Amino acid sequence: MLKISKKADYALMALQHIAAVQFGDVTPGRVVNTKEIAEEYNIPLELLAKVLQTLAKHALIESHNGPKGGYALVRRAHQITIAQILESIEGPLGITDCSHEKDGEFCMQRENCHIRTPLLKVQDSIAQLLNNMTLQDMMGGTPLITIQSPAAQGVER
Amino acid sequence: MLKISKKADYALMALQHIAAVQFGDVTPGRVVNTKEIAEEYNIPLELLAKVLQTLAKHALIESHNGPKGGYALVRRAHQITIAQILESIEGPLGITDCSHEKDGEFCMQRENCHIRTPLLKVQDSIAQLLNNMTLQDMMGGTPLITIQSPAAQGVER
DNA sequence: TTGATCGGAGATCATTATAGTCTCCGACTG
DNA sequence: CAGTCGGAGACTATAATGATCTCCGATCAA
Repeated sequence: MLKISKKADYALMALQHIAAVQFGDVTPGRVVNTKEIAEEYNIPLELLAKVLQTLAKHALIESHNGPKGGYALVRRAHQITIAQILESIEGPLGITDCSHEKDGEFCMQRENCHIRTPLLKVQDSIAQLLNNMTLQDMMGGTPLITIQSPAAQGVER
Repeated sequence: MLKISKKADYALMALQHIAAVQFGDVTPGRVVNTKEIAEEYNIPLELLAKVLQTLAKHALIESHNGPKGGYALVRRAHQITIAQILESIEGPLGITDCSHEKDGEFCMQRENCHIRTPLLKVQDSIAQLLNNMTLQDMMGGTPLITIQSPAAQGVER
């Protein structure tokens, strides 16, 4: 339950990879093309392409056309929250259907629903969690801020 | 994104209702039948029946057959966590496919995946959140009876 | 003791979301 | 100006979800 989609998964992997290349020691500033990421992580190329296009539309990355083209981060890793990434791909966070009810539409249970308010609080807590975590926290080396763990041992690289 | 299913929604509503009836002032100890809940919250009767059957299988409620039958909580509201309810309906919490990988199955990205560890930490945080919240926290201190519509109170007792 | 009322269980169906594919186009670089 | 890149849309297959239908067994009260 509460699973995030494969596309969102791919987005996280791709951004982590781009950040690692772009701000790493080996080839700083280099743009990364779709094929490189797809091969590195065994992601279907054309699906990943869609994901990256979506991320570009949401201004998390910028695209460079032509040979030697590819994608680059617009902001630095610590300025990109996990919430922003996930919402770019999956739309706004909402654990219930009524989370984003527009004026005029109401769920059938609305009038009598006693669980809406507490559920919205749960949602807020999750939102906070995802907003306080950034791509930087996915890079390894840096422990996650909102979560205390004995040893947030680094993801290698 | 991260939406919980309608069935899980229905489960929460139903349990909240049962708890309100069972531990409320008006008819304490009374069992609640499926039809009553379905009508109160505009939930499809037979779908709700499935949900309640599932909850009974997971020993969150117990069933009483025959006329005047229905469901009753097994434990008190503060002893039932939201996590238990949601997991009864939707299965174990897992924000990624690899959250519950059994021995022998590996995702295609596994060897090279840098986001697994941080994502599992996010998952742990959410799990903590849901484990620390109980059905009692959904009761809002306000007994259902005071909100119930006159019509709904007409249900035979 | 028997019939109406309840839950138990299974199959079934429609709709939607997801995951993945295919094709064509336009932009850029060398 | 050719090859390499992203942009965009349609398209398909499969799975999950939400909902329905049918038949069964248990129970209680008239």
